[in-house]
Amino acid sequence: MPVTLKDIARELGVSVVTVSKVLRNHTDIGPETRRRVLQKVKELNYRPNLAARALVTGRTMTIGLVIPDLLQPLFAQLAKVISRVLARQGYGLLISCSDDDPEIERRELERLLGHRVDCLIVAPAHLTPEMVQKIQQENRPVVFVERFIPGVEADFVGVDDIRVGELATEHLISQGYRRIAHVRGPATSSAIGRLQGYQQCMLAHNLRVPEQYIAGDPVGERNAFDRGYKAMKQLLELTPPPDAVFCFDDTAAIGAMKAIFEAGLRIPEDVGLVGCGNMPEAELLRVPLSSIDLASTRMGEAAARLALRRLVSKRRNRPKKVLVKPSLVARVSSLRGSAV
Amino acid sequence: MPVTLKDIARELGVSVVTVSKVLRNHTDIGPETRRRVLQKVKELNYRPNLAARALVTGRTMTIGLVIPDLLQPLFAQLAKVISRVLARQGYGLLISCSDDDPEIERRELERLLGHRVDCLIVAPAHLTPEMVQKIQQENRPVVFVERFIPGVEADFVGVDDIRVGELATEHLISQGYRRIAHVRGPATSSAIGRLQGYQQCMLAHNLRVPEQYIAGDPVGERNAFDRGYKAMKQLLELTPPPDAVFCFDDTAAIGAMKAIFEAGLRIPEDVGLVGCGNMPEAELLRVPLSSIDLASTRMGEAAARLALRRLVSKRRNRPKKVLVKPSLVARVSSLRGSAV
DNA sequence: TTGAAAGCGGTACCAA
DNA sequence: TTGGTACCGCTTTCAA
Repeated sequence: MPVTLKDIARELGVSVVTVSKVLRNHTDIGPETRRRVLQKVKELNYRPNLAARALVTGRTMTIGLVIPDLLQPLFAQLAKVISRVLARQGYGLLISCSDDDPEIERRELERLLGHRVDCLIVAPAHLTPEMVQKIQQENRPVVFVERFIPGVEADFVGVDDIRVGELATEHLISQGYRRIAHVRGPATSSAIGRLQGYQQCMLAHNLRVPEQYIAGDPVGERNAFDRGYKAMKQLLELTPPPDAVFCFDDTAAIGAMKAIFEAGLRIPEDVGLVGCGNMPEAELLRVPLSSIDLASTRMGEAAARLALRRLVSKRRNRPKKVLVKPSLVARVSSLRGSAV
Repeated sequence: MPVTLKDIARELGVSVVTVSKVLRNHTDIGPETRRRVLQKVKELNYRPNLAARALVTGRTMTIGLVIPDLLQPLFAQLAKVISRVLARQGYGLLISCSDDDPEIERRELERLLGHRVDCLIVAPAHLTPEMVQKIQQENRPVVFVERFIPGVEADFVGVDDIRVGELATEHLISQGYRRIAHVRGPATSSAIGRLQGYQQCMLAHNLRVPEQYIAGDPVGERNAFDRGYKAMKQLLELTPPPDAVFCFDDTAAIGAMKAIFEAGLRIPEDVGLVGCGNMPEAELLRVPLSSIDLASTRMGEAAARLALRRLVSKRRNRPKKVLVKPSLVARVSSLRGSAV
């Protein structure tokens, strides 16, 4: 059984309160007492029972993170960074995956609330505003990361997704591509933003976007690779087919890559390709994949700091939005010079 | 503020004890009372305060997981599976990364113990037997996953690493390769096992293993990609250079791949390559990478179940070892037929 | 079948 | 400067 305050107090012949105060750096303790307590604490390797403390203070020193999928490098990186930043402040991170399933997401949030997490960081799949409000009313701040739910008053850290779409499209245009298609992502704010950026950029350059050039089932197909593969297959059957594609994420782009090769076409000569997320393996693919880097490290750090800020200041500050800046990483898949 | 037992009791005009009993399915409650309580619980959306419960029962319903790095697909997958299995039983998973750094690992374990996790699942970097014993003496079971610390009495779930080494080496030999080298991993049980499997297999086939054919700095180089890259560069300078390489993990293999291409050599014609871990991207590389699949899903499930088993049965059962079976996934990087 | 009382390991408040 | 007391939300025990 772990050592308790009482054990230390007994061994030292002082009261529990005295020991407790020493541990929380209260000033009203004599130097000699303090010294003896600290020594005994070290000697017995005492660790405060956070569960007990939580009962009094109302703070469990635990934060919940709900993401779609730990296997996606973007979310793994977010989880890693958030965990690290929080650990430095003594917070633990409870992680769970929603698989982008509304029902699982709801259940996991409930579970985390049962654990009395002090705060929730969520990349929401299909949260309703009511659900979020219920959580906030229970006095648990919610921080959205990577995506947000429109119409919900909550902190948000993400990338400027419209800029993401613009960067990718602008780049393809600069490389001489004109018939540029988009493989869209799921029905999330980030996917919608990237689509918008793409559309705006095309419009600004007076380039047409045929309806079918916006491909990919935002609802049915869960698997990003398959979504990219199927969407690309359809795109290649159009007349004229696109000469370049911007994909919502790298995994979809890799699926698209497969479809392009299967059609006997070359990248980047016949079809230019840009993904999103800049996953570590992008560089090492059969054709190194151009991608938009989402600055996931800074995103994670900002999310963790926003969460901590909510926990420190009691006052209900207005929701804060943080947008990190995406950047283009051009590789072979989209570089054919400016020739047509 | 969240709803408490007291709130429910007050609204219903019954005692706190009665409500508590209903929630834990005690039999000594009248059906009518039970019905009313359950209804009110649902109505107010009551969730038991696990921190308060933990204080009484000594169980926080929280389990700690310490892995080297969430960015490695193997560990991300383990974390995901473990989290899912535990969630089904109502447990939360506190995840933290050690970066394979002994100091960080120790600190994170301490932190998790402060959170009073009911059990620890660890892929140990450099834990000492003393450290583990201390944890076990505090009545927290420890389950090792993917690696173990020799001489420590604790549950372990991993892959049969000797078999991993054999599978890879055997396969390369069957493809006609003879001068087979190994890029070793860090100083962990899994890396040592794979090395042994490789050596045994070479010996069994009467193939020489020159000392320099075992490459890769097990201590200095933290980054697997760089380790693979540098090791391969050195290997290619030997006379004769190896005609095939088995790498500790896929990331190292990808680093090796880069070095091979930079040297102007072809895969698999000039150099055969087998990695380990079978990461999702292995198939999509410039040359699809042969790899040993580590059955990480089954590994994670087994680890979670072992942890749960320790929590259920109070009795100190003997440590249990579970080895999952690895399997070869042959792709282009090692297939040159049986010709020499 | 129900509930009063004690206590889990801490913290807050106030008196000594 | 120190410590007694009450209490956080819940479970356990035992008496009514």
